[in-house]
Amino acid sequence: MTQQLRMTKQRAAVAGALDATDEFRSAQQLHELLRDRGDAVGLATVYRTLQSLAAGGEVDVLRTEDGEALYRRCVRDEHHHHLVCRSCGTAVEIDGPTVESWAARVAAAQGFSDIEHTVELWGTCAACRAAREG
Amino acid sequence: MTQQLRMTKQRAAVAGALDATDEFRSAQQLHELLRDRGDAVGLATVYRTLQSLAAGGEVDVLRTEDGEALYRRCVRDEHHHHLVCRSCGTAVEIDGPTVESWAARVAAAQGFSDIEHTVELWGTCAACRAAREG
DNA sequence: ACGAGTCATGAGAACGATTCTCAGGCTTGG
DNA sequence: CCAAGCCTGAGAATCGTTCTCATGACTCGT
Repeated sequence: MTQQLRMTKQRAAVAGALDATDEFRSAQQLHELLRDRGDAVGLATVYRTLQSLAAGGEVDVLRTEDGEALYRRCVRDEHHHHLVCRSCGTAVEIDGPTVESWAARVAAAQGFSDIEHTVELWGTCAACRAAREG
Repeated sequence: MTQQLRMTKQRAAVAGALDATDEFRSAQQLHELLRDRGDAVGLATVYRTLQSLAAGGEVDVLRTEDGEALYRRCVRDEHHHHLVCRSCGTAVEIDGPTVESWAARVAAAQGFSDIEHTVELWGTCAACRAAREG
């Protein structure tokens, strides 16, 4: 069912870069990171890989306030949300308080179907705050 | 304090277009809509106007799954969330169940500050569903 | 190991949304 | 009515992301 994906060194490199951090990273950041690391991978490939990983639920994706996509390999498989640092991307996986049932209920009441929800918290982590305030 | 904004016919047109609908609309959609209506306004101006309206809290903004910005003039002034139709943009304003306090609590527990949250529900409205299923 | 058939890669072009530039137009305070 | 300055609009410029296509790398059957 799951289409066969060849394991190439590029895919391994991207996956490795993701595994190496807890922070949400953009495709371009990962691209640079891999280049600096010596495992240069084409930008297009980074995008493609992230896309397939996301499609397979292997990585979580979210959008910055200005629309940029950020990726992160999460520990949990089950659905969850995040508390993300706006400046460094550090993220903590959190539970949404009964968001699911609430979402379903509200949606049904309005006649909507195929419901999905987005719940993310953005903030400044302690480290970044300290760095900023000096 | 709030810098003086001149009331020009373009600004009025954009605001008017927003007032005329309940649906979330992209800058480009509004631009076309105004052109068709006869109140042609430059695309750049539409973007600028939406930007200032959003900054002033006069309109709500949210991002499509693929990063496009959608705008809507909401009825409520207080903070609220939305149940939005993926295909037509129709939206219903809804209350988030104690999201605020939950967000603050979780954030504090993790040492984060300057918290903001994003809570949106996406679905297919009854009309669009009917149209799709025939 | 050899070759065919495929999927993957990468450089650069193409895209779509949004922002910037700048010369000329409109508003507003006085 | 005038001056000073915000506004506007067309087009160029950005930026993130996707597409194109020639070339490279896997896999499998033999």
